[in-house]
Amino acid sequence: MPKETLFKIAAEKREHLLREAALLFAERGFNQTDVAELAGRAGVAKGSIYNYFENKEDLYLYVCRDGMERSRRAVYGDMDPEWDVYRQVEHIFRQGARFVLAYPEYLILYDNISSAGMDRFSEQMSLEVEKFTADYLKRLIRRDMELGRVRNDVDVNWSAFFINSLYIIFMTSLVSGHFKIRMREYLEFEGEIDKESIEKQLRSMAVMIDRLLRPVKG
Amino acid sequence: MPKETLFKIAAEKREHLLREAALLFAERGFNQTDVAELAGRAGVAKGSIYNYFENKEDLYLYVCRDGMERSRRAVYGDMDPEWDVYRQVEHIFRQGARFVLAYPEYLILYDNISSAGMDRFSEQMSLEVEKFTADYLKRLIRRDMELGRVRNDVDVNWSAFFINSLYIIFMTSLVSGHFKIRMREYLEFEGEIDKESIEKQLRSMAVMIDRLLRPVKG
Amino acid sequence: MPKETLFKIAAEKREHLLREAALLFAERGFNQTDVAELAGRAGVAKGSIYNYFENKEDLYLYVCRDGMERSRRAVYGDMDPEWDVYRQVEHIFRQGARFVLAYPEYLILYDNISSAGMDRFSEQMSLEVEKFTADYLKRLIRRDMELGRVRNDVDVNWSAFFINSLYIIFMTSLVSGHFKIRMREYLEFEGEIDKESIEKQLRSMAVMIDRLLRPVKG
Amino acid sequence: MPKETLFKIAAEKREHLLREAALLFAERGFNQTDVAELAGRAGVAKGSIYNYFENKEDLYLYVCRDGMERSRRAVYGDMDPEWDVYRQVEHIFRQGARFVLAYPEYLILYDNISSAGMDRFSEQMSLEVEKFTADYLKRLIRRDMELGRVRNDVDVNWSAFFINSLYIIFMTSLVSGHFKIRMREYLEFEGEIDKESIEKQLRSMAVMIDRLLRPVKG
DNA sequence: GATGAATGAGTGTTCATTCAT
DNA sequence: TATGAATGAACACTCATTCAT
Repeated sequence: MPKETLFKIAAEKREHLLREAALLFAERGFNQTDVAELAGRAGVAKGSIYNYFENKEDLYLYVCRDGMERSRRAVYGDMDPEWDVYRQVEHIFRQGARFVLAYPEYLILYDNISSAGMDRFSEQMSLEVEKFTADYLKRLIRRDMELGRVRNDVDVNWSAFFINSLYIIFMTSLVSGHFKIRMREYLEFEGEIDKESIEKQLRSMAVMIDRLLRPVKG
Repeated sequence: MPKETLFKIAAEKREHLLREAALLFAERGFNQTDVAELAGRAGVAKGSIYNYFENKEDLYLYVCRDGMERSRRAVYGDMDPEWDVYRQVEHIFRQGARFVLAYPEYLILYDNISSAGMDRFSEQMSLEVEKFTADYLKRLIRRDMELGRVRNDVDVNWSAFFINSLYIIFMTSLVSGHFKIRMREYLEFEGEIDKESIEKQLRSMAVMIDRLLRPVKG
Repeated sequence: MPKETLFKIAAEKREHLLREAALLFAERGFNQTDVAELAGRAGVAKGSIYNYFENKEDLYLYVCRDGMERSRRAVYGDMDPEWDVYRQVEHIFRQGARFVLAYPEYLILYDNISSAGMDRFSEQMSLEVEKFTADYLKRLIRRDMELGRVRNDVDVNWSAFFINSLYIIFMTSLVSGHFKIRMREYLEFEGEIDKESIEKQLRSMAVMIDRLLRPVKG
Repeated sequence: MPKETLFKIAAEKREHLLREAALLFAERGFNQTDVAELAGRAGVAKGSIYNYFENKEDLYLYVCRDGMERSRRAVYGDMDPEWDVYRQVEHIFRQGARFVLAYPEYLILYDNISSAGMDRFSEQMSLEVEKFTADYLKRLIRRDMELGRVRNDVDVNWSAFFINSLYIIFMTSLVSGHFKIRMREYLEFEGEIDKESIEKQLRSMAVMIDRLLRPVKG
């Protein structure tokens, strides 16, 4: 937990620190990030970091949580709760892609919670990070199932899990070095992925979700 | 590249070293693994590690590649190439799950190639790791498309990508601290996942793959 | 180049560090000097050394340059530029001997620039170290040649070279283990050289320089 | 002291080892020379080095002594003992320069006995290395003094010391990185020293020695 | 006698954290 | 509250020497 001091400093200073921390942690990983270098980039004294946070781990957790919060705002911020699950999920994917391309560091931080030797972070963050989306998707599917927009023989939990899995793999493929190479190898293109390909993928995933949930006509 | 010395020592000694290295790297991650501790666990002198490998990075790469090789043998080892894509993919998932539960360290090492600050490893390994599966799946789908077992309006590349994505997410959910918590949260169970749940998931995924590829009767 | 921090600490602390470094480097040589031991002797933490200098090499270079500076001040500090070349050179030798007996470590550091495997130091320091004396001696000889105090058929450059060579050999004979043994063997005395012998040698060298430069009467 | 084994191996093998050792020790210095690398260059197994010598230090001492022996043979080998001191000294300088340009490694090894941290070598070698030349020069000067070729008011010991000092400084200026830079700075030439400059220097030194020893006519 | 794998003490450098100013 | 000098544990890698084959 950050110290009170963090909230007594100028908002821009805090923002700058959190941004630089996110960028550096995402670039290097937790262990390879040097607090001194971070302080330098953020334009604060090394000692000040320890006035704001208990230690490096506390800072890391706060930066991650802050990032998850930013991501959630970007993805769910202007969502219309009236939309059906298909439209809402499409919105989630589209906004997610937009956010992830603008701020890849936050998805990298998310991915990193699951990397080797990060179990102590996972124990503190995983549940709180996943709960929101899990609950949201499940409630949405259940609501639309009652409204007849979703076939009533699907497993709500598994469907939510499946949708979120697609989300994670797709978004990660946009930011992680390894997963970019992997996607290029599977989809046989070169260089950075373009808007059009992203669009095509979004449609493919929408099709899969449709096949999973959409009641069969007739 | 390992030094020649590695291949001159007793096979059991080499095997023991590689196993301990895989376990420790998977537990701690590359950077947090102490070469001295690794040597201790493997029952060799620290200096001997440097008789076998150029440096820690060289060792890590070799352990990863060795792990990918083991994984491949376990998953594709007793595959019958005559089987149709559905049966082969089911075999892959089932053998994969079995391997991953027995030797979770190798999947953790795979996952780790994509974590923050591991770009230099990714550049060296990602392509060679992904190529085999990508080629295999694409060839399989294409063959069965020609045989009329797969609908001919699907995108072969994307389908392979989709199947492998399911594989990764599912396997990772069996081993990663974070993804285990996530899966529990979505699927609402507690403790370690049991055989039955795994079975259920395998079936759910088979259904998705069926919906993706199977020609519609009529 | 030392870091700024070096110049922010207490002057006595810096002086103590530089002195101990000079003593230890002179005792052991660059490669055999352990940074940890040096830090211990200087009464600072090992890590602090790296707050002051980029690395061990940076420290070594600074200590050497600092030593050359001290030597120069001791030798040329209270020189009267009006004196003729004979008196100035005598002054240089006499002050040099005094300095070298009080602070042998700096001459040892100078000698060490030319030892095996020190080429990278030599490339950085040799010219800057030699230039001052070379210029000084040449200017002095040339001036006195114009004043008729030096015969006008001598080679100015070679004379300066010769005088400095005598200086180096003589001073080194006062401090280096090998050259002390050598001098004892040639001059047939035992134990440490005494004031009187030094005096005698200074006179012998003055005679050689006289024979080299002094215009022949007639 | 080398082990007997050294003298049981083929002469060319021994010669090759000693040559490579001289080259490598001269290039790197004693401490920075890796026994494994040396063995590799010499084409023998690392363990064999320890069949020939007690340890690295024993090897070093032997290589140095061997080098001094080679140097002595080259310089004094075809000397005519009837020549007067002027001719013999000129021969020494000329042959020395020739040897030093062909095999700079041996002079570098000699110079290195006097570098920092080499005292334990100096204690073992300095006297035996210097004694020969010191005795030779003194005997020669004394003989010629009796023959009236050398003025009888000079100090024999100091004269020998002076002549050998010139020798050391001049030869070292031909091989040491630092002393080459120093000589270039004093004598104002660029690049490697040429035959003609060497010749000129030899003459200058001969002049100094003449002025020191030659009886004044009239 | 030749070999080279095994050993482990040693060393330069890093970096999270503390604390006096 | 801000600063940055001080600290020392940690860690990758080296290398002289030994010894079983």
